[in-house]
Amino acid sequence: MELDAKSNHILDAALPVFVRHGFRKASMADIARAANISRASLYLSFGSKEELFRAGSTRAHARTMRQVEAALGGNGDVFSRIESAIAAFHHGLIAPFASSSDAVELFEVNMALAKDITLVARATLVDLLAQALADAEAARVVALDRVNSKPVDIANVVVAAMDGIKHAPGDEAKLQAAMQLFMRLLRAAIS
Amino acid sequence: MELDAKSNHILDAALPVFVRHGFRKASMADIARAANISRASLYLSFGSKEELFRAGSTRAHARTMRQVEAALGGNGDVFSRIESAIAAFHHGLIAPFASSSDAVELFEVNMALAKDITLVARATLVDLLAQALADAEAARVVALDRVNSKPVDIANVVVAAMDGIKHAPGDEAKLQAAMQLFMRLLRAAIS
DNA sequence: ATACAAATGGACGATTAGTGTCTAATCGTC
DNA sequence: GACGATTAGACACTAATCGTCCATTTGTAT
Repeated sequence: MELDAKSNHILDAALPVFVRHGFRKASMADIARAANISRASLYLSFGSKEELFRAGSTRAHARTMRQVEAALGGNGDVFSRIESAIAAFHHGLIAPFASSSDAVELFEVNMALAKDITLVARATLVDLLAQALADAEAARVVALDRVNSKPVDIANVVVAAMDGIKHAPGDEAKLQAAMQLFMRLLRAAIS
Repeated sequence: MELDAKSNHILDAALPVFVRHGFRKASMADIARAANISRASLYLSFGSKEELFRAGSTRAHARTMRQVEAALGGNGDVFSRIESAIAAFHHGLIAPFASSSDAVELFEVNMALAKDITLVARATLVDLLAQALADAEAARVVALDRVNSKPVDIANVVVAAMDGIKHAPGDEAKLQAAMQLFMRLLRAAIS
């Protein structure tokens, strides 16, 4: 699933159109105009509006998971690396749409058109977090037996917390603060 | 042309919908939803989308002209009062739409549906400015003969400058700075 | 409880906008 | 000029929106 330069250019242009108008009200004409190409040649790159959206979701997920892996492979202790990974996930797949007044529709459409990719990415995130925690446990950096759980359990809770926090009311700053508080709790619990 | 509470409520709700989607893509269903009423009862207040838009434009112009008159009747010298009046005009009738990506469409639709109101307001603005300048001249505060012109000429130039400056590229701050510079020029020229 | 007005959901035909497809014409590059 | 890429424009089809209508519900006053 590699994209040529033109397709990438189109997806770059399409994102803000979807963010502004939502899926239903974003027309192929709008997207073509934003990409400075004709509607005809838009259909040369993507066979349908749904295919285009799916390609955008796929690209965003691929990019984001690369960022997540980089964050987990970076410097710092397990907790700060996990925090960075969560931040990368949020920044790549949630924040861009949070500002949209059609965010709900966009997430629904995404689940309708790219459910597989979305769920795989979510599962991969959990796996990666679990792996990082398992490594830390092996290195005696964390003690998961203190909470009587396995790495994958903790990973699931972390992701679920991120999910819950993102749905809670409040602006971007409050959200980040809540996530950091959660990470401090985690650190205190299993360090 | 008095509006009841419900109509005012609807127009309040409709404005951000028009700003976000433009006229064409803003549906009556969108507006009804924003106003928390049914589409059916939206049509009880306004017979059509065009009538609703026109009512909104009319209300905005009426409110703004009241602000303009208040500014010209306020404290300070002629120049600062004129500056306030221009700012009120801009704040009431231009700034709310400047942020919209469909600003061009909205201004076009406004000229199609509420041209009369818009042109009368513009003419009234010129008249009010000319009146203020004439008063200042009578009080020997300004000397229009220095530029060999009549109050109405100056007023027209001020409004035209505002128009031109608003169409120039740059953000809100640059625009305000440009207008203030223009006012300093005027002050220097006819004080 | 009854009467009345206001508001609603739902359906309607008519109209418009959008989708996806196709072709002939144009553009840019070799 | 030849070539592939891109385009405008038209096409049939579908979906969305408009403006209208009415039966029903909701709220309020009596």
